[in-house]
Amino acid sequence: MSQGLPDRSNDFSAWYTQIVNRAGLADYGPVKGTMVIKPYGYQLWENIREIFDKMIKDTGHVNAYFPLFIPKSFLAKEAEHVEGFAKECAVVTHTRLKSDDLKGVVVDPESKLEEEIIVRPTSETVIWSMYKKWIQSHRDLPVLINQWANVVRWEMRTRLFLRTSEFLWQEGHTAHSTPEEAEQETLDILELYRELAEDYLAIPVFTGLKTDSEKFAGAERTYCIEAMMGDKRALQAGTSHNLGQNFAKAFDVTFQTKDNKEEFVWATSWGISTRLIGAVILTHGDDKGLRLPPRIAPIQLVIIPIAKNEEEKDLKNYLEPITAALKKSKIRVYEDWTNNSPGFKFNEWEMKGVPLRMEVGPRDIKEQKVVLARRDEKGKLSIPKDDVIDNVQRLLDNIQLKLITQARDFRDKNTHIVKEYDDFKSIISKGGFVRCGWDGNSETEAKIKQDTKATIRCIPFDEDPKELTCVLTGHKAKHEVIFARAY
RNA sequence: CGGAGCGUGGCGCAGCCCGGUAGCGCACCACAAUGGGGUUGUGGGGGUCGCAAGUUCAAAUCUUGUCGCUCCGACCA
Repeated sequence: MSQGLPDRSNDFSAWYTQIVNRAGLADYGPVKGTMVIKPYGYQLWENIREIFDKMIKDTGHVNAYFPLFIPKSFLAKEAEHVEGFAKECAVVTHTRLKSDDLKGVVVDPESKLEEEIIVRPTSETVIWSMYKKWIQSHRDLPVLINQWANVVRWEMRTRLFLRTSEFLWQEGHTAHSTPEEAEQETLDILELYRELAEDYLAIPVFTGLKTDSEKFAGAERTYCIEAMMGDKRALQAGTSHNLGQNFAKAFDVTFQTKDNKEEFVWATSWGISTRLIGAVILTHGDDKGLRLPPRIAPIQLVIIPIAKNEEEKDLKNYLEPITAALKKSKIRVYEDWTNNSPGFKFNEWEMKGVPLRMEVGPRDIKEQKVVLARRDEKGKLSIPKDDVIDNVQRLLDNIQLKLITQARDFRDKNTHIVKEYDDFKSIISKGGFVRCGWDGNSETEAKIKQDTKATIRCIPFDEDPKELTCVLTGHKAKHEVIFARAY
């Protein structure tokens, strides 16, 4: 399409790769599958992080940091947990190199470790080894800790933001004295995730429970938020796990109750990652590039000055109070004085997804006006310069609202209620979500996955399976579920 | 690890079949003009054609080997 971007409706994945690159978000690092997050992409992450960090602090959580390295033996303590992560761990076996005449540098065999070290794929095990020391009494509970960190999962096939060997995330790890409290925590966090996705990222999500085959390795129950991307595939955007007493038992973490009994503590863990940035791109992007929701956009308003060399000084004077006022109103604003043509800049900033653009040139100075253009709509608006702040604020709010509305309409239009397996197959092959009955049998689930590549994204909270039959077997449905092909 | 394809300035590619001076677009540097939807002009820098061996007067091009990458399957926030 324009700017030589690949046609989005034809080759969604080529389009995605180009956008990530050309909008200046990220690139692959030298080690295969690793990601470099460039400044513009990182600012996006910082904005998301700041919003969620405030949410969890407001709900009584605190931040801490645990080590990157985990003794290999820790991973084996929880049976399902090893099972889930063993195949994708980076392992440290030696502690130094030495120079070699032929090969330059080699691993020094003398430095081999007694016990190998795992680079964390997730931190449950280190954290619970510490909780054992910290928790003795019900008075020590709950423990509500979050950490912002990187984790490593040695993925075979990677894609920027969606799946890389190393990624940034937050992981919360809480300990409670009752199962009810742990369950409540799990659900409360899921609600924060929903709020983050919908109210800030403008991504509508389904909330619900994962099936046993899709749940986190070591969890009793996994809840998730699931979103539909622009190509109608599903993306898991966040998960919240009720770990029951699994990790407490594995790491022998007990506490004394009020009536002096000893009990294992109840645990949760939950996480969202830089994958959310991928979700934003895949949800809101269009033929011209990225579209960023104003509430997380690193730049909310870009100003394009239009002036000949000799007019530059006048223009700077004209703009100075306007920009100052915008900054004072906490609007993230940037003046682009680079030496490109205006048309080039328009396209450039549209690609980068900036929600609002202001054009200012000699014409506007004469009329004491500015021109505003929305990223999500055609047309331009000429307004008096004294009305800039009001208009900018109003338009940003409006764009935020429009993005979520558009995304929700798209998702709803492509979510189908289905009874027959033939309909199921035809919809899945064209792309989209299917709501249908499921007999609760994991073999049924596996069969459908094999047939169609679709998986159960979640058992939605608002399910109503009473009248339903299983889409594959025709047996009485145990649950109403949402099926889709996923990233 | 199975199936397909690709390695030529920073990026994207042509040249290879039929051996003979390494080319194009973009990007980059300099100067000038231009500036309200990817703006021109002029000049300039940068590549032992993935690597190795072979055939030949001569190899980006032919032969053999080797290494690397991408895409599709099994794994996955």
